[in-house]
Formats: sequence, C-alpha cells, structure tokens
Amino acid sequence: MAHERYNAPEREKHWQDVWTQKDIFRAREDGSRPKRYQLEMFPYPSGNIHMGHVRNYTLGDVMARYMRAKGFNVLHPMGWDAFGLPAENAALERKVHPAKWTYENIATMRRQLKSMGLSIDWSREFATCDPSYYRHQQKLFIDMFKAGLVYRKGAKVNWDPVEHTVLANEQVIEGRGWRSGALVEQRELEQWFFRITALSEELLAALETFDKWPDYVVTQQINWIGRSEGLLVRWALDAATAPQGLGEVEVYTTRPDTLFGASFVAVSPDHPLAKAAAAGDARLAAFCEECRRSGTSAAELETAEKKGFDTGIRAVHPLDPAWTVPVYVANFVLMDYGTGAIFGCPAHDQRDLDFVRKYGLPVIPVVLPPDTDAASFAIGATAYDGDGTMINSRFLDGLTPKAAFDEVARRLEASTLAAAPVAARKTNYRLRDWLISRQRYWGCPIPFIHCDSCGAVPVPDDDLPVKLPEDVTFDQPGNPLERHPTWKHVNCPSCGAKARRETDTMDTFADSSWYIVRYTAPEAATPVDSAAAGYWLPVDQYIGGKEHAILHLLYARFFTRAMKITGHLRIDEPFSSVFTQGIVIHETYKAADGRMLMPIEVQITTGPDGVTRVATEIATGNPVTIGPVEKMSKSKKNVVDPDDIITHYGADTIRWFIVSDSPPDRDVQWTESGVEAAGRLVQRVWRLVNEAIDKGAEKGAAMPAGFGPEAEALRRTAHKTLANVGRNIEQLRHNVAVAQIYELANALAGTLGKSDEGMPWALREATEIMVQCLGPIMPHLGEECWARLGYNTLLTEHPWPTPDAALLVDDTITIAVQVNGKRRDELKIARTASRQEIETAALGLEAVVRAIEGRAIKKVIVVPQRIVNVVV
RNA sequence: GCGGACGUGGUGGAACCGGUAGACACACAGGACUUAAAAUCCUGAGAUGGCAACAUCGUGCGGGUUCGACUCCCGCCGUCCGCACCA
Repeated sequence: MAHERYNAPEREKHWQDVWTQKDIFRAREDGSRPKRYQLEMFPYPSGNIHMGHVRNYTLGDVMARYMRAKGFNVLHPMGWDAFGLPAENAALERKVHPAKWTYENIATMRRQLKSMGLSIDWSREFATCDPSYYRHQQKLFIDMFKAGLVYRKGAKVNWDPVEHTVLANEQVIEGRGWRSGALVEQRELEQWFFRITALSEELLAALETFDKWPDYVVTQQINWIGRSEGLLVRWALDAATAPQGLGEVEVYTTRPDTLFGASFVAVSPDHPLAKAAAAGDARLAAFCEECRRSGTSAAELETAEKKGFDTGIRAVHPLDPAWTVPVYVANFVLMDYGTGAIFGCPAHDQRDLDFVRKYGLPVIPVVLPPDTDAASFAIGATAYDGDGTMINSRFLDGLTPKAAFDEVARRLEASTLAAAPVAARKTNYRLRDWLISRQRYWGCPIPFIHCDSCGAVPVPDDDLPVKLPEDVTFDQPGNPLERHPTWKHVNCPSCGAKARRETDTMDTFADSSWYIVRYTAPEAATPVDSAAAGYWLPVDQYIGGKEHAILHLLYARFFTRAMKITGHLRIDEPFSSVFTQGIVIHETYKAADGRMLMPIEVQITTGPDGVTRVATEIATGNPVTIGPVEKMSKSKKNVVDPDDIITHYGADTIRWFIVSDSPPDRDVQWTESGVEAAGRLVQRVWRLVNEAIDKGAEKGAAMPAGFGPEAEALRRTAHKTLANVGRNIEQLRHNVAVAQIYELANALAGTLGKSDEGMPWALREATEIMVQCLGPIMPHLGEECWARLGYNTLLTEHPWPTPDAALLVDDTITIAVQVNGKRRDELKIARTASRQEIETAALGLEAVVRAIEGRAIKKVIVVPQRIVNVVV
C-alpha cells in the first residue's frame, strides 16, 4: 500500500496547536509526583535565534519531555535576558528606542522558538527589562545592602572622555575606546559592589560536593576564587631612610619558609609607601605615573618588562634586626591583592629572579632539591620552586619547606614589632568584589537616592520600582539618565531635602543571577514565593554554553546564598547539576576574489576521485575554496538560519540532526548532507510505521502464546533500544540514543517482509516502542505516528514504557575466543554455560586448534559471558 | 607560565567496570526498480598482501603493567579552551 509523504511543516503546526490548546506544558506544584526543574540558559534577544540556541533548547527539551514521560512533574520555562548594551547600540545606530528594539526581537525569537515545538510553559515567560521583574531585583538589592552585601567604594575605571562612559577592559583596545578611539583615562569613581568576597570560603567549600557538575567547571571556579594560605609579615623600616611617619611595611607571602632567601621588598606604585616616597622624589613620582599609564590588557601584561625603582628605603629583616634589604617600587606588584607589598626571594620565584638579575641583587638558595649536592647547587636562569630541604636558613636548616613555614609562623607570631605580633596567618583569595555599576541606560536602575546630609538612602519599598524613564534620547554621548531633565531630581526619602537619584544601572549579570528563582512564581508580589520556590528549587539540570562556566554560574551561586541570608530563600545552591554544551561549527567558503560565502550560496559536489569535495558558487558557477571548520559567525558567513531549515524540512529534522553524531558537550559540525539524512529519516519512519501498521496486529491485540525466532529477535532489539535510549538521554548522550533508534528502525525494516509466528504482534510492539523512543527528539512526528497507530491520546502525555527485563538478556550469547590475546574465532553458547563448558567448546573450535599449532596449553582464561583466552 | 580537555577509518563518532575496535550516520562503490531521472530499497567496504580461505598491521608517538590495553601507569608530541605579573 502506498502512503503519502509526511508533510512536516503542516503537521508540526497542527500538533503545536493541539499542545497549546490543551495547555499541557503548564507546570503546577503537585506533591504527589517527583518534581523536575529543567532549565536552559535564557537567551539574549539579539534578533533571531541561531543554531547555538537550537542545540541548547533541543538538548533541554529532549530531557524535559523524557522526564515528563518518566512520570516527573516538569517545570521547563523560558524568558529573556533583555537588558544590555546591544539595545543601546541599536538605539544609537538606528534611532530606535532600546525597549522597542528589544520587544520586537523578543516577538521574533518567541515565534522561532515556538516553531521548534519546545515543551515550554510559556505562561511563566518574562523579560528582565520589564519593571514587574526588575522591581523585585531592586528590592533584593536593598535587602542585600541592609545585610552588608552591597556597598560603595571608589574604584579605578576605564573612562572614555568622548563617550562620557565607563568601558569594560575588553572595550579598551590599545589604550583607546573601541567606539570613540579616544585615549582612555583611568578615573577613580564611586561605584556599587556586591560583597561576593564575604562568601569566598563557602562558595569554594561547596564546590567539593558538586558531583553532577563538569569537572572543568568546578576546577575553573576553584581557580577563580583562588584561595591561598600565607602569612602577613610586618617589616620595620630603617628609620634613617624611611619617609616621615612611616615605620613599617606589611607584606603577604605564601612562602615564609624562604624568608632567609629574601633580597628585596617591593611595593605597588599605588601603595601608601610609594606615594610617601614619591612625594619627595620627582623621578620616583614619574616612575609611578608611568606604571599607572601602562596598559592592563592581558597581552600588554605578558610582554611588559619587570621594572623597579629603588626608593633608597631599607627594610629590616623580621628574623634578623641586623639585616636590611632595599625597598623597591615595582610595576608588577598589584595593589589589590594581598597587601600590595611583597618580599622577593629570587632563588625560588622566577619573577623575583628576573627582577633581581636586572638590578644586581643577591640570590640566596634556601631550598635544596632532593638528591642534590649542597656545595654545587646554584641558581642559574631558572628559579627552583619544588620541594626539598632547607639550607642557608640558620635554625630552619634541615627542615622541609612545610615544616619551615610553620616554624617561621610560630616564631613571628610570638615576636613583636611596635607592640603587635610581627606576623599573622592569613588566607587570601583572588576573588574580587563584584563591581556592578554601569553608566548605562538599558539596565536595572540602582534603587538609591543620594542626599548631601543622609548619604546613599535606599528607595522606600512603596516607591519601587524605580522605573527607567521612557523619554530618552541617544543622540549625544554619555548616560541618558544623567542628562534627563527631571528623572534624577528627587527628594531625600529620609530628610526630605533635595537629593539626587542614582543614575547607574546594574550589570546585566545581576538580572541573570536569580531569574531561575523567579520562574517558580513569576507573578508573585514579593521577589520569591516561598512555597513555589521550596517545591521547585534547586534546578535539577541546567544546560548552557561553556562561556558561562565561571562568571554567570558563580554569580548565580552568590545570589542564591545572598537571598538566603536576606531571608528570601532557604537553599544554598541553585543548580544540582550543570551541563555545558559544545558550539555549532561549519565549514567556511571563500570565493576566488576573496569574498566569504554563506553555505546557501555554495553547492558541494564530489570530485572525479570520489573523495574530494568540490565547491562552486551557485550564482556564478565559479570555484570556491573550502576553508577551515569554525564556529558559526556572521563575520565568517558560515551561518545556517534555523528558520530556513524549519521551513524547508521541519522542526523535527533540525532537532534530530542537532543531537545526532556529536556528543552534546563537544562541538557539532553542521553539514548539509547530515540535515538531509535527518530529513530522510523523518520520511523513513513515517513509511515504516505505515507499513508496519498494514502488516501488524490491531491495537490492543492479545499477546500470542509464542514467537518465532525472527519475531523474538525483533522484540529483543526493541526492548533493548527502549532501555538504552532512556539511559542515554538521562546521561545526556543523545547522539548514542539517536544511533540506537536507527538500529531499531533498521531492524524493523529488515523484518517487515518476514512472516513468523507472532510477527504481527511483534511488529506493532516494536513500532510503538520506536515511536515512543523518538518522541522526545521528534515530538511532532511522534504524535503523528501515535495517532496513526490508533491512539486518540497524546504521545507527549503517554508514560515511558518499562522494558521487559527478560528480553534484555539473551539466552544464547556470542563470546570471543582468543589465543595469546589475539581473537581467533567466536563462540555461540548458552548464557548460563559453565566455565568448563565454555572452555571445552572453545578448545574444540577449528580456528583455535589451528592457532594453537599443537603447542602445550599453559592456561585458559574464561570470563563467562565475556571472553576466552587460551595461553600457549 | 599555570590549570583543564581532547587525539579512533575518507568524515562525524561508538565501544558499559580492562574483554570481538570501528556500532550508527555521512561520503563512496555496486546492484534492484524506472524509457530515464528523482525518490526508495538491497549489498559492500579500516589498511596491506591474496582469486579465496586467510594472514599481518592497526585507536597521535615511545615505554610499562596485564592472559588481554582505545581504556590503567610513566614520558613525549599535537590541537583546543580557560586564567594570567595573585607574591
């Protein structure tokens, strides 16, 4: 019987309408079922969805649909990370208001996401730029301020004098603003900070329990927090050389064991000691100024020379009052780490060694590497930072560095300088407080009012939200909020005097740090509905790009803890499990005249050798060079528009292809032939299902008493596929699940023409299993087949079947037989066969006898159900 | 420099806890159907030698452990990513 082709675009629309009408993806709290909060990182509404979105949301949707079928009460929401700079740039370039631009993009992208057939609860959708969202963020901000987790302080920023704005480090290119080209100034501005460092230790400690996070993410977060154990050591300054009023300098060190190898002390150009010394020394002042001016970009730092300036001041060694070392101002000492001052031990620190070689200071080795002769040990061009035995260190000699560390700490803690202990143990962190002030319009207004007498006063609850004014223009540089005629002029909520509204807005990372919580009750009058949050949180699985492995995840972790401290939440961590997906890559194409071409402008054929791929430009017929496979990007032009694929092939095809072939955590290469294969599979499944229905048993027919071998084999394949597909989806190995569904489809196709006892029943069973297995990945086709199979219920609402355990293990198995580790034959034998039976059968195999060549058998290793190895 | 990941046919990848390497898919070749094409279906295929049976080699390179290594250990090489003067 001939069957119509499956009309994907038409049927997909139909099933999406059915799902919407029945409202089946709406999530409700239900204590009778286990909950599952499945979340993918919400998109920035930049204009259109791209393949990265398709991959992200497909991976999550397959999981959400599978978990739903497994009986979980699933929350799977979607929203918009809608504040941000691109909207302001669009306003600048196209004279369109950021809100209009943003909401138009949201409308487009919502339509595109819906065309993918995602099982999203759209009733919970929100955009972070909506006052109904950010008013609660303002409330959280004020509560965090009251809890001491928000504060203001002066901070150095990159100031663009033309744009009148602060620039991120990435926006400073060779010392100039990326947009204006103006020389960037370092300005000290009062800025708002989150006190994330207050939680350094607990943010670090909890990482140890993250067994369902990628290891690399945990490692990167550990490094980012950067805990180190050290000692604060106060060095007295030689009074004869020190500036007036300065008696000491405090350094931070993780290697107090190497103190007897010290040859200098160095301070940052911004250190008070440097400033005091520069006050009386014009050349030093000029040196400090030069250090401040030099770039802070990674590239510049890498090549920057280690430079120092001898202040003439001498510092007294804390373990020997008779020993002094010079104090330098050095460009490589950072003011905002430790104390902004260090002591240098060149023998055991490469950077110190480089510095000392330049300025001719002594190098004293104090750690002797193992199995090295003390008399001949010397430091050349390379510092030694390994373990060993202390030497040249008086009372430390012979100790390990670790023991020496403790001994120095003990002695210095006990001795005093100016009536206080010389040293104290100190744990330091690389993590800095989170600067969130942005001198921008399109962000969440910071809800504070500056009053000359009361200081920074929070906006009262009743006055929230502080809404962005809509009547702003972008025709001049700077922050529109600053120059708005009325917005910032308000009265102090505390004393009533004339005051000034804060015009900074928040870093958009703040918006995305708690949206996961808001999804649990997006309409709640308070930031959090504790019943809803208590039911749904934490997120059971979070899926998104690797680029957010550090900051976004860390900030969301911080917010969760801060919301607990301020009484909004009762959990510590937002994500039980995190998964980071790879990117979508594609070949690049270059025409002879150097133009990059898009994939749709290029036709690929196979060359005369049958292997080489040949590309031609469709419009001109000219040859095209196939370039490297790279991340899809507009500049490389190697982008494929998801809309085109969905229109042409349908959503199921794009979903199937994007999870095929490559493991989800690796990059996936988009190929035209791969999409065609996915499109073919859609039609093939439809044909197979129809043919199987023609030849199969009626829906609900009684299971026959027995099955012939062909029917039995099909049943085994079907049940194994069912078990494997479920397991692989749970482990986010979608590509393997896809391969297994192919295997079942192949088995079904191979069995269709065969007649065997019980075959009609087995055909229907295998077909239903295949449809259910592909349902989470190709939900529309799944529904269509399900209806064709005679069901008037939805596949989406049908429980995931339990495989028959008896069919998952074979009675007869095939095991390999090796001779001296080389496979020589295979053996079909009962699964329950004893070692002796297996050995006898294996030794009787003709190929095995031949391979033994009459040699004496030393031993036979038999691993039942696995392998036999004959050793001769 | 520090940290992390990866390396398997022409291609993407599979291989559970150390047990038949190459599942599945792409590309390719041959065949069926067709006047023909498209679509579809079937078959083949790691490399080398051989008509074949079969043999040898084979998971980046070099060692090691083991009856047996893509898998574990040691040392290299290469690619990619993150951080980067952190005392």
